[in-house]
Amino acid sequence: MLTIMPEQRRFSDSELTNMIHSAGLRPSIQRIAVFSLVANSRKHPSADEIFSELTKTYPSLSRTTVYNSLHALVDAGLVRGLEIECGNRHYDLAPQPPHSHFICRKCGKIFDMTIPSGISAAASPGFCVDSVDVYFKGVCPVCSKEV
Amino acid sequence: MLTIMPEQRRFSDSELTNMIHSAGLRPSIQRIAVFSLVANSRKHPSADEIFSELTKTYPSLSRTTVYNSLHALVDAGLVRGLEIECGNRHYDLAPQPPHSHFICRKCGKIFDMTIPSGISAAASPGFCVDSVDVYFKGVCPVCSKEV
DNA sequence: AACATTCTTGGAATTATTACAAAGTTAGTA
DNA sequence: TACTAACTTTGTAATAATTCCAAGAATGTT
Repeated sequence: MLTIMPEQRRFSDSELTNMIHSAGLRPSIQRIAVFSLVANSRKHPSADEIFSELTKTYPSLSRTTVYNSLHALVDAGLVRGLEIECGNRHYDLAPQPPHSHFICRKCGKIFDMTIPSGISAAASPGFCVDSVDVYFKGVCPVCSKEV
Repeated sequence: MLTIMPEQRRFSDSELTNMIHSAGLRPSIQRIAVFSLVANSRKHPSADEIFSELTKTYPSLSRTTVYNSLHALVDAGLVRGLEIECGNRHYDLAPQPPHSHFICRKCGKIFDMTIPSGISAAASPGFCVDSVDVYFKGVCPVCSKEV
């Protein structure tokens, strides 16, 4: 049965800072801000959404910095890219229990969902599996109600 | 257990033509060529790969025509877009038994794999699921052997 | 054959992303 | 504190995939 994942707790800036530092990266203002948005907004934001949101607070922020930060965080294993919407990569906190994603084709919102059992454990003959992504597409409960 | 799907049979041009026609589309030379490449090459080609391949045979073919054809075929339910590699959509024959996809991060090849049973059937409270995509990433048997 | 519809074509426009080089910042060391 | 090296940010330019658009070509129907 596919259900919504329980909401994750928020991460304080000092926690995020520690995570970035432990990963061997400098916890710059920009990186913390980007990481915080990915980790604490449950929105699975795209690079552009992150940029738009953060320029409100940091007007001098460069788009390239957002991309740089995301790449660094992904390489460090702290953030994960979602390829659910081709040509518009979204980002999610990586250190989380396994879960799948549901994208609503009406409102575009992405939900964290449970992951069907039997998927992640699957071994394979000769294949070395690094990651598994499960994407559901359809209409979310809110949009289903609309006429 | 995750294994490679058995190879699908090839489709003749007249079969493809019928499928396109039944879908209410005109079976133009270009559409048949695009559809044939998606259905019969087991390569899960991207729009650019389709364009490169087909311009050998049809030098006047336009890139836009490839995109138009793919959109028409997707809308008709004959072809499915794979979002396995963000920013580079691949295409697969749609009328096939449910299966997942494995992409090798070394050679980029995409394999059709079995899909754990019970996934697509998964109902959900308030969510209306239209499609499920399962993407595995890792290293394929051939690339695993290389030093 | 005339006409309406559908399809193809090429070029321009958009959008997401990457490349690059210069300027700024930080950590470590003397 | 001053110095140095490594790392980061920034802005601009370049790519790459895709979409938009308008004109011409092909098709099906009467």
